[in-house]
Amino acid sequence: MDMPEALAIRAVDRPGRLSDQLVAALRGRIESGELAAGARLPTEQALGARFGVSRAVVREAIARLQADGYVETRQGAGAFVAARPGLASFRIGTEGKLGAGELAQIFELRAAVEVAAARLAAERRTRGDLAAIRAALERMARALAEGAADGAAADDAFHRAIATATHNAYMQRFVEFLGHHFSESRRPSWTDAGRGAGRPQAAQREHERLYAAIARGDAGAAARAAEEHLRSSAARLGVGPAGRRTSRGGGER
Amino acid sequence: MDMPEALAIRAVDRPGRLSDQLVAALRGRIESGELAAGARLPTEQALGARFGVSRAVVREAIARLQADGYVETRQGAGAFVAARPGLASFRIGTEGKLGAGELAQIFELRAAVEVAAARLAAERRTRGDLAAIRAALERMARALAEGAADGAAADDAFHRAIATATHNAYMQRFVEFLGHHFSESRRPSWTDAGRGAGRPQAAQREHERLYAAIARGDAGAAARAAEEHLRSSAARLGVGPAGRRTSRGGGER
DNA sequence: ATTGTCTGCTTGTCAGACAAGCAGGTGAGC
DNA sequence: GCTCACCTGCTTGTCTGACAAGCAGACAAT
Repeated sequence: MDMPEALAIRAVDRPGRLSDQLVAALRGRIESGELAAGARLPTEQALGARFGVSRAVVREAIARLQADGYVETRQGAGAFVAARPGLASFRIGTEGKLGAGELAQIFELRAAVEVAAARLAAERRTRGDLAAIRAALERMARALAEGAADGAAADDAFHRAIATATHNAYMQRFVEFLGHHFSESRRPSWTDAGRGAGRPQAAQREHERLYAAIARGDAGAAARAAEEHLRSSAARLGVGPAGRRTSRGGGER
Repeated sequence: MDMPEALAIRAVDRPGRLSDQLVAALRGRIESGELAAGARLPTEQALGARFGVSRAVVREAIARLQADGYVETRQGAGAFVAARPGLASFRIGTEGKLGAGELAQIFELRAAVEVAAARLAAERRTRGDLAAIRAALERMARALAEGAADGAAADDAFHRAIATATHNAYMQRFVEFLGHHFSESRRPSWTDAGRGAGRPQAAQREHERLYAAIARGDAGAAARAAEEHLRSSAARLGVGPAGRRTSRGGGER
């Protein structure tokens, strides 16, 4: 493994939980290939000595790496790097804030899922689903009119309601997951400056088109409306034209 | 919190790591709403006493829940249920094997992302990307001809190569993530029975159509080919038609 | 009423110990 | 010489006790 003493993490170097730093250090060594797949990690005692922490801290760090599928432990044998490290969970933004480039890529992923969700919602929505979507839409309109500050939350709720209407629990959870990591980025649209520029109003018009398509069960139109909304949102947030999606609206299917 | 002594987990009840069971128990109480968002968890000592385990086990469990965004801890104050529990990471199949219904839902999500990936790959692929995709395609053809057993791996590699060609790291990682959790489910196609039925051969033809569309930069055709391939794959695996899993086949669609 | 201090409690970390289980070596038996 | 059961050392899993760091409410002084 070869970890110089100089790289030892110490509480004085960076404030924060020691196990967090150890997790980052070990994950970095795995992702960089320094610790190859299948390789055996040093013993907990050795790791503790190497990084200057107690075995309890090492165990906590290894437990988290295990939960994310980076390592597998076998009692009596040791801890080993997984065959395909890190594929047990999907995360974004493990290291602090997201850069503009990363945001654009994540937005692209989000667009792919939400366009599909809009299509499925149009095909499967029940009356109850429609009512929930409509409620979120009206809540956002109210926030827009009254200048309430929870516009971002209402926006989130609208997208979540559509995801719920797909009746696909995993798609719903993934939309929530991505939306959660976007909530900070979407906040600027709801500042006074953003409202003055008419950003939320434009988003609201797009939301209404999307709702109408879902309400009348027009899957193609829903997909096109969702794609248009997400492209416009990306532009408003300045995360770039997420790829040259020349998107002739609704070519597929 | 109210946890009856009868629900205490004990090593004799279920083999396996104690912290795993405690994680499952606490996550269940959070997802069921028994532990509401913002609520404070019992102290580590209290949890240890309640479940009959030591504080070290409790700490390991809480550390993992914290990593997944279910709880947040503040030194000196306590551990609290997060405002939006579980949104720090996206996982599938936390509890043992996946049922057919779950598989169908995941396949739907996978289709949404891979269709978008095919479109982006057609627009952005470099010569190197194309060569990698072609190599995976030929490797799978070889596995098909020679009856090699690693057909599933070659299949995976093909889809991964397309994801790489999107030049979107998150989309690539998500495709890998979903593919990983599907690798067991895809294995049946490569049994002798599956091969006799011509399943991999059909998949290979669809792969070649998809490759051709990406090679000539036809985004629309690539999307259509990917969608067709995924729909056929779902049918071959018996997880589709992904949608309307409600027993009685409603008329719509 | 406000402010500063204090005290108890909780999490974070450390240290030592034992149980459970694995892996390679050892030696008996053939 | 080969096989196989056993044994010994090592590693992870768990327990116990202790102290440091930090929070929150109580309390006292102004």
